[in-house]
Formats: sequence, C-alpha cells, structure tokens
Amino acid sequence: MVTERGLEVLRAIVQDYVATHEPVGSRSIVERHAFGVSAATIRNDMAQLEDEELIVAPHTSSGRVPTDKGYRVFVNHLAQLRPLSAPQRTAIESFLAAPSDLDDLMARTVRVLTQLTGQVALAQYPSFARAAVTHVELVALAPTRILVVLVTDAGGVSQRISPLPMEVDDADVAVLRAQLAALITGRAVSEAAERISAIAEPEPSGPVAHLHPAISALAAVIGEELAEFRQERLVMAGAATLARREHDFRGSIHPLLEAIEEQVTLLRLMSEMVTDEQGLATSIGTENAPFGLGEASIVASTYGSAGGSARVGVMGPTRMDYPSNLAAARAVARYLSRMLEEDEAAR
Amino acid sequence: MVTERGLEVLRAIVQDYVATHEPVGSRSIVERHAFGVSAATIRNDMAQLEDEELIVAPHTSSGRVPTDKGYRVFVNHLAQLRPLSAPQRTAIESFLAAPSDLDDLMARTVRVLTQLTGQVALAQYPSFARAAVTHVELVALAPTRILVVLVTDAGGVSQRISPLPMEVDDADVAVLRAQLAALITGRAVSEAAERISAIAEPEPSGPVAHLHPAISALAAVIGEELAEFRQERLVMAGAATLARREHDFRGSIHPLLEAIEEQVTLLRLMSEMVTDEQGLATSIGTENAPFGLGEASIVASTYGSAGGSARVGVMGPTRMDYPSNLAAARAVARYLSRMLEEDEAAR
DNA sequence: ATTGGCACTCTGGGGGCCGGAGTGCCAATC
DNA sequence: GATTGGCACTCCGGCCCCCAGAGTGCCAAT
Repeated sequence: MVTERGLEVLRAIVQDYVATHEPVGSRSIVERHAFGVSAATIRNDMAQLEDEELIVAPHTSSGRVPTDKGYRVFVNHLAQLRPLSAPQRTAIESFLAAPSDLDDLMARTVRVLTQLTGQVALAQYPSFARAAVTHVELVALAPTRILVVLVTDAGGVSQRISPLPMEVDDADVAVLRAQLAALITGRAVSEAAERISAIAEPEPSGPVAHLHPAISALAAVIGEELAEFRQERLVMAGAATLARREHDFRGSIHPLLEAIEEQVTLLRLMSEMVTDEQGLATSIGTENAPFGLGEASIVASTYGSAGGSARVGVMGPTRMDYPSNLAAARAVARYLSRMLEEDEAAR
Repeated sequence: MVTERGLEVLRAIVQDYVATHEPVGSRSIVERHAFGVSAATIRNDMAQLEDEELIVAPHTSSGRVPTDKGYRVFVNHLAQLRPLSAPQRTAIESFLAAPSDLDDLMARTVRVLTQLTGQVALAQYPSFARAAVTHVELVALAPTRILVVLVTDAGGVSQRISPLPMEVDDADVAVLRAQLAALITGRAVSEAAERISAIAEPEPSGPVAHLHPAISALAAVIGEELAEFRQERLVMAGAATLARREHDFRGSIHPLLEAIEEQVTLLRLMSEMVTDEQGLATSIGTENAPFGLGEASIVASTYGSAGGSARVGVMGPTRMDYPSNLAAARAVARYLSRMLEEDEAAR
C-alpha cells in the first residue's frame, strides 16, 4: 500500500538515479525535490516502497535504487513525456528529408534516433505481409537462367536468379510470365505464397497438365522471394555507444551485442511488446530475460498506417531515461509515418 | 643487430605472450622452450631485442611484451602458418555448401571465419567494377513509375524504382528500353556509368534530339545503380566477441565498434593493405592508427580470380594469434574462391 | 502522521606493508 | 668472446587496516 507521496518519492528516486547513476538517499531527495517534509518522513515512505519491491538498497545502509518493478510503475503511471525541443524536431526533419529509397529512409531513421537518445536504435521494416503482388517479371539471362523480379504495391521489390532444369526460348518465357502473372498478380503476398508452393513441389502424379514444365523451378525461387517479403527485417544503429556503457549491464555488453548480431531475437522481442493506447511500448529489464536481455530495456513506438504496425525504438540499460527515449521514439515514428504516407500518395 | 637466437627468443616471447597474456620473463622462456642456455643468456638477448625496439618492459623489472614492430618482424620472418585441422576444413566445407545466393555465401563466409578464429570476421564483396552490364529491363509499375533492373555478367543484379516527369505508355517503355540497351548493354560498369551520366544531366542546349524525353530521369536512377555496383561492400560477423576482449584494447572497444558500424573506414583499410606473394596481408597496431584503430590488427587473405581481388580476414587485438588467423583466413579464402569459380562456370 | 535524534552499518578510498618475479650488472668460467 | 651464476635492486599487486562519509532504522516526542 503506497501513498500518493510515496509514488512521488518513487518518481524522484527514478529521476535522480537515472541522472546520477548512484543510489539515492532520503537526504538528497529532500534537498533536490522540495517535498516540504523531513528526511525521516521520506525514509518512512521509502520503507514502504521497499516493502512493495519498487526499490531496493544495494547494501545495508545505502541509498535506494529502483527495481524493474519500480521502473514499470514509473513508466506506467508516473512518466510524462516531454515533447522534443525545436532543434531536435528540425534535426529529425532535415535528417529524414528526401531519402533515396526505403532502405535509405530506414537507415536514416535509426541514425537520427541513436543520435537523439545516445542509445542503440532499432527499427522494424514496414511489413509487406499484407501487400499485394503487382508484377511478376522474367528476364532471360541465358537459356537456363532466368531473373525473376517481384513487385508489391507497398513498394517492395525483390529479385533473384533462377536456374532452370531445361533450356527455354523467348516464347517459353512469355508463356511462363503469363502463367505466373495469372497465378499471383493481385494476390496478397501470403496468398501468393500458398498458390506458389502448390506448384513448386509437383505432385507425385506429375506436374499440372496445362502449366509449362519449367514453372516449378521458378515457383521455388518465387516462393523464396515471397518468404523474404513476409519475413520481418530490422535495421539498427548506435551499437558503438554500448562500449561506453558496459558497467550499466552488470559488466558485460556481450548479450546485447549478440542480440544485435542475431537480429532474430530482437525482432521477436519487438514484435511481442505490448502497445499502450498511444502506440508506445516498453519492456523493462527482467521482462526481457527470456530473450537473454534481462539487463536491458527497450522502448518503442508504433509507426505506419492501419495496415502494418511496425516499430521504431531504442535499447539501452534498465536505468535509461524512459520519458526522453519514449518521446524521441514517438517523434521519429511520427515523422517516419508521414514520410511513408507521402510516398504512398505518390505511388 | 639481432642474433639468430635473438629472433628465436622473439618468437618465444610472441608465442608465450599471445598464449598467456602476461609479460614473459627470461626464466619462463628457458623453462618452456628448451633453448639449452641459461636465463642470463636469454636476458642478454632480450636486452638486444629491446634496443631494437622489438620488445618492451611495461615496468622496470617486469617481463617483456612484444612491440608492434616486434609483431611485424614475427609475422614477416618468424610465423609459420600451420594448415588447419581436418575437422576445421570439413567445418568450412559444410558451412559453405550450397549457398542460396551471393549474399548468403558471403554471410556464411564471415560466420565460419569468426567461428574458426573467435575474432571479428570481415569480407569484402567481390568487385563488380569490371563486370559488364548484360541486361537492362524496365517494368512499368504506373504511368509515371518505372522499375529499372540491371544485370551484370558477374552475377550482380540491382533494381530500383524511378519516378518519371511524364506519363509513358507501353510503346514509350519499349523505346526507352531499346535506347538504354543500345547505350549500355555489353559495356563495363565503369564505362556504362560514364555514358549514362552524359545523358542524366541534359545539356543546357536541351536533351539529345533522338532520345526519348523521359530518358534522363531513368538515366539518373541507372547512374545510382551503377554507382552501387562500383561501390565496395563489406560483411562482418562476430562483433559480439569483442565484448569479452575489452581489456585487450586499452580498455575500450569503442573505436572497433565504431569502425564496424561505419564500414567505410574498414573498407578503405582492407583495400589499402599490402599483399605478400601468398595473397596474405597483415596490418598491425599503430599501422592502423590513421584509421583510429591503433590498438587493433587485421589479417586478410585475397580471394577470387584474376579479375577482382577482394579480401576476407579478421580484426582483433594486436596480441592476436597471427599464424592461426592467417591460416584460417587463407583456408576460407580458398574455399570461397572455389565456390565462386563453380558458380561462374555454371553461368 | 511527522519529526529530530541517535546508534549502527556498510562502502570506498587511502596508506602502508610485503612477497614474488624479474631485471641489470659483474666477475668467473668455458 | 660468449655464457653463466650470483647478487642487489626495483616494482607490481595483493592484502590488510583504518577511517570518513553517507545512509539507515528505530524511538520517543510533538
């Protein structure tokens, strides 16, 4: 049972601890926060907070440090995001202006976010899973090699070279192109993938009669391309900033670097975070333990329109500045959404 | 003036120091290396080595540590690469078997190399600069949006979407395709880039008469794609292993992580290394200082055929095991070359 | 409920101490 | 002339001890 003032004390502890990186004592709280009560009173409140496991004392008779649970309460009830400063906003705007393509836009996004927060920045690519295939193009490179290009209405393009088990001429290519187009253009990526996989592995009873015999080889390759579309991707920046922070992670940034290299772990983590009503999500310390990141926190903001709900955010020590990082992630997410909408409008 | 035995002592010091990470004294040398002389004799040799600045004593009356110059002499004259063990060879072979495409092959290459050496592995992509453009394909996505696909004979494919300043129909696209094909197919990438840039920025006197008016927009995009082909690329793996090694880098792995994130620095470094007659190259400690990596060493092996001379290698602390790492890089480079040749033969 | 007072605890930095390892030098030896 | 054993000297690193400072918990008083 924590009192109103108790929560204010928690807020003060979180703020001071994040700022100073040192356990905060009752005396320093009354000095810096004008509570209008004495240190002894604060001590009583702190005892309650400790009962609730919102703070702990690293050693007997030492100041207090927020627990993961304490940070959680802080983020859920106490944190108020301050909007970014004008220079920060213009920095985002100029950084994100006139990207040359999606890759470029995403790369700039994470760069500006790591610059704003000083943390490792992460961004999921917009999802192409719900996109529809608009074009299938075949280019004959050699009698037994065909380049397969796929385009989706979400702006995703993919290309891959397929070897063929037989020689084909221009007429064959035209037939193949028409048959593939009939099969998947206009279809959602996931649906296209199903239809493709049906012919990629010809039935034991032999390939479907009316289709070109070389089509299953192409289908296999197209299946890979479609799988790539469905696969989530991640961009990151700022890994180097971790080097200055190793002491924040119980002495080893190894798990963080591992996760950055792995990508797939972070992708799952990003995907599974729970978004609040503002599109913001946080995952704190031990909440990430199943992913081997029990010493780290992640904050993220959803961007994009109704269809895809991808995220941008940052990963850093549990003792990070949540309000600032959330505000930065949200601001960047908004600009990013806007850029994507503009691009969509142009299409 | 260093005697024959003096060099043997240097070798012993390098080996022991790399193995133990502790300054090595005269006594431990005679114990571990069967020189057949007394510690006092070794001390005399060590004094000479110190005069030549091949070793230093971190403190008065402490064991000796090789200097960068010492490592250089060791690598140039004393190191004998031991061939990899059979299991290591089969590991490479199975790791690199049946890659799905070039990206996949490169990714596997660095993964196996970091696995073999425990260091950060780096690999330059094979160079496409000398490749020739074999295909230009245009796909009309919308009246004012065209997908431009470029293919080279080295297996490089690139695609990009170009907005057009005017609406075009199928006939226009056919004209554009033919005109672009006439301009650059069969040309080397660098030559194609020149020809393209000539029409990308129309002369003040207006676009060249006989070309389609929309061609300059496409040329600009193709120029970007060609630039991408010419640009060197790098893949890396094993950055996480640095976390365990921070004490090897005067306490901060920050410059290394920075370089890994930057890529361009490492690319230049890799490109500028000097290859010996075996295709091996090393760059030790302060030799990398201009790149901000004065605490690190890089070893690399050239792979690929006559045309492109790209490199694979590893980056690690100055006190790395040069013979092993060189042997590993060389082995991986050989397998990689073989894979690429096979692919080329299939094309 | 809040407060001042008080006894108690624990950390972290500083200083001093000492063993161990290693050196440089020298005179003796092969 | 190279090599060697001996010896005095140096320095690091670990260890212990000590103490100031900061902070706590509790209690009796308000």
